[in-house]
Amino acid sequence: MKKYLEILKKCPLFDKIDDESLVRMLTCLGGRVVSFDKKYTVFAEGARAKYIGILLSGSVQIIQVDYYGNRNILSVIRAGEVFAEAFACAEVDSLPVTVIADEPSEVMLIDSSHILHTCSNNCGFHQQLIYNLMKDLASKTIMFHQRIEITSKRTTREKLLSYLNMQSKSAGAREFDIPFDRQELADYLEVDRSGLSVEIGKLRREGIIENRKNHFVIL
Amino acid sequence: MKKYLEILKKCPLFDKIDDESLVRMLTCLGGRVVSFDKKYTVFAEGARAKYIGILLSGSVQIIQVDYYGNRNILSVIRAGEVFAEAFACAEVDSLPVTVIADEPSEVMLIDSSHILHTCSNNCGFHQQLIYNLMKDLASKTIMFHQRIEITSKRTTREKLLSYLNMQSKSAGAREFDIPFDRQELADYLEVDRSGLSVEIGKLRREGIIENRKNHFVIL
DNA sequence: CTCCTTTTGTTGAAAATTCAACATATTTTA
DNA sequence: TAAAATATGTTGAATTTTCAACAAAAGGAG
Repeated sequence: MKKYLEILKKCPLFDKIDDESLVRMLTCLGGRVVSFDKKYTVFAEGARAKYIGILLSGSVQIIQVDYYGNRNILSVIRAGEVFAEAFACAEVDSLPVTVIADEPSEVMLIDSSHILHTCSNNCGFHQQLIYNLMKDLASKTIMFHQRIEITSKRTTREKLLSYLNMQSKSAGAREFDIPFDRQELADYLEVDRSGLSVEIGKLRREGIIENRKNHFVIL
Repeated sequence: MKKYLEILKKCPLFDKIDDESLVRMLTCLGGRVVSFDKKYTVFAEGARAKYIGILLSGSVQIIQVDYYGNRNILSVIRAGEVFAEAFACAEVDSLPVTVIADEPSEVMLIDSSHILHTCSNNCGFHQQLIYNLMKDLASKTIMFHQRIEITSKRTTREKLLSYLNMQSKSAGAREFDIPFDRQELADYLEVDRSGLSVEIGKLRREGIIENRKNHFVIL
C-alpha cells in the first residue's frame, strides 16, 4: 500500500490527515486495489453502489448510455480524485451510471459502510473523513452546475466556446489540453460529432481559436 | 422559533436529532428567518456564498440567467429542503446562481461557518449535522444526474417524455402535478416554449398523455 | 362582469442540428 | 514500412429547433 501513499495524500478524502494516521486508516477501511485496462468497465450501470472509488493512476469516465446506445459523458476523473461516492453516500441500491477506464488505471475500492459507519477501533479521524467527504460532494455539486451552465446553451458553437473558456479559466492559461477526443467532447457537450468538427473548423478560420488535436489556444 | 419546529424536523439536515437538541442547536447556529414575496430574490448571483438556506414554507427556484437573459432552472426547492449548501460548504466566494421565490416563502438562513466549524459550546450534535449535510449533498448530486439524464436527450419530445416519466415514477402514480408552468418547464428542459407547447399537444392527440395546465396523466 | 394581464397554443420562416455517407488524416500493429 | 484500424473533417438532405408574431384561453383586479 506504501506505493500509493503519495497519491492518496493528494486525495481530498484524506485532507488534513497525517501520514501515520492515513496508513492506519487504510487498514481500517479495508481498501483494495484493482487495475483496469483501457476501455474496461470499473462499475457497470445497475451494479450495487457499495464501493467508493479512489483513482490512483490513469483516468476514468462517468458515463450514461441510453436506450439507443447514445453515450453521455458526465465527468472525467483524474488521479487522486474520488468517484461513485454520491451513490454510496445516498445509499441508492444500484448505480445509474457506468464507470469506464479511459486509460490503464488503478483504482482503490473502499466499502462505503466502512466510511459511513464508525469502525469498532474508532480511529479518531473518521470525523475528519466524513467532513472531507462532505467537502468533496459539495465540489462535485459545483462541478455539475458548471457542466449544466455549458450544456444548457442552445447551439454547438456556444457550448463549445463556453466549454473552452471554462477550461482556459481552470488551466489559468489561454493554451491548454482537453481530456477528450472529438467524439468524447461531443458526448460531453451533448452535440453531434460532425457538427462539432464543423464548428471547430469555423472558429479556427475566424481566428478565434487555434488547435491541434486536443490542444487548444484561445486567441 | 417554535412555530417552525414541525417543518425543521422534516429537514434532512436535522435528521436523527431529537426535538430538545434541535431547539438548543438552532440558538447555537443563530438561524434567522426572512420572508420573501413571490418573484423576489433570495440570493442574487455574485453574492457571497455565506449562508445555507432552509426553506420553511413556499418554494424557491435555483436559476442561472445568461448574458442574453435566457433563464435556466436548475432545481426547485420545496418546504423542508436545503439550498445553497454546496456553495457554502465548498467555500466558493460568490454564488454562480440566483435563488428566487416562486411563491411567498419563508427562509431560515444559517451562517455556514456555524455549521462547518464546531462552536465553542461544542454541542454534541454537530457531528450528526455534518453527516446529515453529507447525505444531503449526495442526494443533490444524484438529483443533478437525473436532470442531466433528461436534458441530454436531443429532442423536445424525448426530454418531455423522460421528464414526465421521471415525475410519474417519483410520484408513484401515473397522475401527478408538475411544479412548473409552460415557460418554466421549457427553461428546465432547456427547450423553446412554443416548441414545447406543440409537443405536448402532439402527445395528447396521439393518446400518450392527458393534461390540463400543470396536471399530467401518462396513459 | 368587464377590462387588463398573463399564460398557452399556433403558425410559418429561418437557423441549427442530426444523420448517413464518404474522404482524409492519424495512429496502431503486424 | 505497409496495412489496418481509428479518428477527424466534409458534404447535403432531412429533421428539429428557434424565433417572432399573433390568436385564444385563463386568471386577476377593480
